[in-house]
Amino acid sequence: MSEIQRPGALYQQVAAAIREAILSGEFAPDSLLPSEAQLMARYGVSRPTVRNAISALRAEGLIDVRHGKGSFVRSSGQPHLTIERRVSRTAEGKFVMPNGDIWQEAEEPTTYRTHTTKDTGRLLRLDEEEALFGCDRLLIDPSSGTRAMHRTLIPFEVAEAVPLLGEEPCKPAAAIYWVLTQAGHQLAWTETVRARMPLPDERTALKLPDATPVLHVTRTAHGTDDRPLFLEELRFGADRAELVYRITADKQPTRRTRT
Amino acid sequence: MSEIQRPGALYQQVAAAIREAILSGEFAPDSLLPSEAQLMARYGVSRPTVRNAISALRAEGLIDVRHGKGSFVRSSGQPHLTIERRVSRTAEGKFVMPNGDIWQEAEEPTTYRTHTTKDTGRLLRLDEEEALFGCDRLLIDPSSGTRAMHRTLIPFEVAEAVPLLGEEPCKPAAAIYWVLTQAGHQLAWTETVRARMPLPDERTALKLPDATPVLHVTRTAHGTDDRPLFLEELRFGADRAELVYRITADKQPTRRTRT
DNA sequence: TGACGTCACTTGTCCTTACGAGTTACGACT
DNA sequence: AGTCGTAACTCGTAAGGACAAGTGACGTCA
Repeated sequence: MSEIQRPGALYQQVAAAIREAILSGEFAPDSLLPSEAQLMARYGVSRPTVRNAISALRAEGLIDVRHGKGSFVRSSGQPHLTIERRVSRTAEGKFVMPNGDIWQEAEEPTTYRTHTTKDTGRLLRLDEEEALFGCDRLLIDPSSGTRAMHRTLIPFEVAEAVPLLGEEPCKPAAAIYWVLTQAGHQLAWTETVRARMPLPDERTALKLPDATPVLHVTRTAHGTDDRPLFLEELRFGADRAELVYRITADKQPTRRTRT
Repeated sequence: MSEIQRPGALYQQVAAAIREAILSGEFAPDSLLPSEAQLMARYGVSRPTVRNAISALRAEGLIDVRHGKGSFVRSSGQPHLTIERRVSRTAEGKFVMPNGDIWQEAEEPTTYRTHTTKDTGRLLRLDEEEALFGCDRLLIDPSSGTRAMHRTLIPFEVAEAVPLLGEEPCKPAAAIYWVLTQAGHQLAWTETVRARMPLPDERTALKLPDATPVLHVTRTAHGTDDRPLFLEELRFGADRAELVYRITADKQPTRRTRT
């Protein structure tokens, strides 16, 4: 029966009241919220209004609703999995990835041929409609249950110029780095990080809950002449994992070419 | 009048039909979608059903709805602003940030004192409830209109141990790096990247559209003994900006302490 | 005891109706 | 010609009703 009439629309007042109750600790994380019927009585509003308020809190990622059970306060736990983006080399010069061993393949990799899009073309510094080898993987970290979509793209011209690369875009990235090094390239990498809401296929493939963005990391490997040779993409739900980078200071403030 | 009856709920079928029409190009980016009344007629459903479908597409970030005007296909343009996360030093050893000059302060910085939370405590490797100096800024990049929330946190014990640091958490990060270097520290940085849906205050402060996640970057500066000295946070809408990192290979695969 | 059906609870879907509020264009009045 | 009001469109909010579907507990029956 707590009366409400502060700002804006009714359902926003209800949403604000519930939000405060959650943040103030009246409703603990993982606990069950009052049912829609109870909220109707508590705030003296109709069911559509209550559902509208709940839907707003859902979009904020504050609560999870389960059909037949009720609404639960989402436990705002930090991501469990830490993905370190680093490239290391052993004494023999082989490449080692910090997270190379945690992932398992959930299904068979898919290889295919495509063309550069506006997006990948920009990052590879190629025109549109350039031919590419591609390989898609669906990865799982069994210990945390985190799922991720992985993709590698190799331009035709690079694959042709580098002997061992062949038509095998599904090799692990470390192996591809090695082959490129053997071909005389000294590698450096550029990584671009973006976040957005998942597309429907990503929502299902990654088993994402409501209001969960995807982190989209794109790494390009540059060769000796600073030209991009190879593109690697990783997409995963931002609720499960976070990215970590180690940075050291550049000696001189180099100016890179503008993208 | 296009009949629909494939999968699941009616409103999902309607949403899927509109989604396809958008992705197939029938509705171009920035163009006006049919009004709710027209969609009701087109699919033979009631207004709540149409609105439910539209609300789903809105949550996916596919469309923008403007009161009194209609629904518009969101132009899926890539982020305009590229934020390079790098630390460079001039010949004299001063620190230079790649994006140090693009930001302007939208309002007066706020200084305050707080304590470590579970989150910042973990990153600074301090217990909870340790005292901190803090400074919050609201930044704007005038050329792109991008807004960002910036925060610096300095533990009391660090501020006391380093003479010039004083109670001035609002100095630019580069200046703080410099003071720490003068105090004998050799700095390295760790950056953590996360994404999540904005809180209500972030939505308004950053002027975020619907279904726009925030990218949340946290940088800690480590001193000579590898202990975190200083924390810097940047939050911004993922629709406007992207992060870029430059990576070079480590010589030996160093094992860092676990967080 | 075990299996299963029922019931009472939950949220999900869908409809109808009504009015409020922002936007735009047109036309009448000054 | 310029101003302003109104009308007709848009989406936003709120209420009511009805039934479907998932969940869990309880009780009955074999």
